[in-house]
Amino acid sequence: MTQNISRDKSKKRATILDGAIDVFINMGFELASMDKIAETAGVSKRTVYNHFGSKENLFQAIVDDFLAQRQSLKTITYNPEEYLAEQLLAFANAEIFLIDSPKRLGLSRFLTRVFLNDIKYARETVSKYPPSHLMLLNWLKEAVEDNKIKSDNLLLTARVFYAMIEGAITWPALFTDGINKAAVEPMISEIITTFLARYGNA
Amino acid sequence: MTQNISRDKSKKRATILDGAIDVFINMGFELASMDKIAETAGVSKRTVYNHFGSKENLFQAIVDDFLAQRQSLKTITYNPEEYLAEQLLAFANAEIFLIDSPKRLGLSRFLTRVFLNDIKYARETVSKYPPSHLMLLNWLKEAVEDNKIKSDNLLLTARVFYAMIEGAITWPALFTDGINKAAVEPMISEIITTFLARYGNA
DNA sequence: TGTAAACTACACCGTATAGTGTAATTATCT
DNA sequence: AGATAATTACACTATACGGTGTAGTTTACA
Repeated sequence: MTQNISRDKSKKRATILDGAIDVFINMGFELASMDKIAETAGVSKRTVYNHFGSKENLFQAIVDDFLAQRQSLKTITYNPEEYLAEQLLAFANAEIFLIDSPKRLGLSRFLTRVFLNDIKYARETVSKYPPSHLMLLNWLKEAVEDNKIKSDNLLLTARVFYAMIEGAITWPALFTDGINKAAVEPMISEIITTFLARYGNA
Repeated sequence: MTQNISRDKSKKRATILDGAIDVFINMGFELASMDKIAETAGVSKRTVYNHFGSKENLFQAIVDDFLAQRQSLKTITYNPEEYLAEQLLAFANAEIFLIDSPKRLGLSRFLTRVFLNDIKYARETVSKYPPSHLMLLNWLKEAVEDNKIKSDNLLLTARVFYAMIEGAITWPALFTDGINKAAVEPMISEIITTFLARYGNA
């Protein structure tokens, strides 16, 4: 009678994922060969296939891991004691965090590329996670009730805020060498000032 | 003595470019095969190579054409007689025009993908053309002199405006089915209101 | 230490692709 | 109509890649 003894595969799996991420980031999906991925991970190609079955599966595993991690953001809740500007800065910093390391930045670039390649896939994938504006929406609701923010269309207001953050910070970072914290500081400050000039209850 | 009579190649060239654009947009650079491009253009593969020499050259020709066309935007100049909101709307509409047809939208997506693939190439390519904020910068300068706009940092002010337009309109359009003019109208209006709430001289 | 799962090395297949060479055909200008 | 530039059809090369099969080696656990 043979027992079903199975060893821990999670370490090799992580090693493969790391190597694959590296290659995907630097070469893109199409030009990333499975041989190159195996070599970069320091693993035989056969092992890559034994773990993931196909290039598509390997890719999907990376995407799922990445988006799940992104989802686990620290929540920000309205605090009536704190300056609005301080709290809005926390929202901005949460966005910046997402592209603040070379790996996260690279993965963001890579995923953006893939999404632009297949809009339908992009929509389906993104829709599996709660919308990014949700947290700010809740925050705005409480701030309006507290008479600190004036807005008769919270969704529009939230979208204006994220438009500024993404248009001024996130997207430019993808096309340059990433975030220079000192350099973006005046821009963030200006964005928050602009936001409060429009929606702050003076 | 043979004369050097050469026929007009520009039409075939345009045909090839059209087909290539189509295939590049739908399959991306790597997966766009020269056979497929030739077939789509309704031209023999040999002719494609006779015209462009390589896939790289063909791609580069498309990029150059596209960016040169983009550059030939109608200029917008400051008009002291017209409402600021009206004039800012013209800037917004100029941005929207760039992604307003399926072909321009597709090319924008494709180019964005390529640029994300090679940041260095993106910088070099984009730097061959004058920065997109230049026109607004000149406009702002005159509006400040006319006491209609208040700003002690015109560049920052211009960047805030384009951050809102791009973050709320341009980028989202790339990930969806493009621009729905009626749907973006309230957002543009809100952006201009926000901009004037901060920088308008009440 | 024995044993089975996990891994490696490596050869191999089918297919796709960028690019070339060439002979025949078509279109254009005088 | 004649000359020739442009185009076509097509065969062909070299290479690369996703994926598989297998025999042997390493690793971890009882």
